[in-house]
Amino acid sequence: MSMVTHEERLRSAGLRVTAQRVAVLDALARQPHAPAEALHAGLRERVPGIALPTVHGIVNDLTAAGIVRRVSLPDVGRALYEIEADDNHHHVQCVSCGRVEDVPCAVGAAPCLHPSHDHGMRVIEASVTYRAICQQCERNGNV
Amino acid sequence: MSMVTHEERLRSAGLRVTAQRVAVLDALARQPHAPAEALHAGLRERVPGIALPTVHGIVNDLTAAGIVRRVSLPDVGRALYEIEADDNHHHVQCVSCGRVEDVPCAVGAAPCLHPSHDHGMRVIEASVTYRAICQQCERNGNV
DNA sequence: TTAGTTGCAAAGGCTTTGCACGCGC
DNA sequence: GCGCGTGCAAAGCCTTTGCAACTAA
Repeated sequence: MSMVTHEERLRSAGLRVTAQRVAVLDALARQPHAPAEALHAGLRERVPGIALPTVHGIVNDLTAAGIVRRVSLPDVGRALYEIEADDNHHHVQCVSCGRVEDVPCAVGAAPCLHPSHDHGMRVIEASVTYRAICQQCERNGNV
Repeated sequence: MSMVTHEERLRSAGLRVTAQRVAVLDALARQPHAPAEALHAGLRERVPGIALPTVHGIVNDLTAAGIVRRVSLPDVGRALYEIEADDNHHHVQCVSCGRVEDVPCAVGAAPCLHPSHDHGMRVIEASVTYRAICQQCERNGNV
């Protein structure tokens, strides 16, 4: 998959390489669409002393550096994070269990929709969220 | 515009008609994409005693009843509300000043994208957020 | 009358702030 | 050694909860 190590990503963004930042990136690679709390939990083995506010600080720095993307979905009251991938993908979200999966853009690398009325704004990117029911929830009758 | 009064909307949803609910709907008609706090501020003249938690309760009830839609946008740390319109529109958001405008769906009334990989989920709806720079911000050099 | 609503204080959940200490470069 | 990063307590912001008082039907 990734030819580029976490360390290289950090260096080329001008950020110092610390155990905490590398561990956050590792956790993100393992669990995409994770909230800060889940990353924190997945980290505590590797970096025992780390505190939740530190994880928030790190994901903020990484987001500002363009290494990480913050995803905010309807009815999810907290930010989810994923490693920035440059593949213009979007998200499907089960309205029942909340599971989130990636959806490659239907058209290509460019934003896959063109607004018919852009109110004079110059569009930078489009993000699409599909709200859906996953098979398990449908089978279990969780509508 | 609206042939249907707020009162009628409430009644047909099986909700009691109260001054507070009508005032919230009025405020929403005046200011679309407003957070609960702004609705509360816009209401205090008309319904002096109303408290912010009450506004939250009302928009929640109206959202559950399908009269109001909750909109959650990237980098907006709180929910915005608008009157449910059944016109399948989406949103453009200026990344600089935060202004939000409606965007009619580019393709039609149906969700305008078909996920190439739906992970076995049955898609209910698609919501699209365009991130953009508005003319004012671009002129003022607020990139 | 009475079940649905409201007022509002208090609590809850996520995130940011602040500053002393620590460590990458 | 210099500064950027981290640890973590405390604060901040938005939203929900809980319950007594109220009111639409």
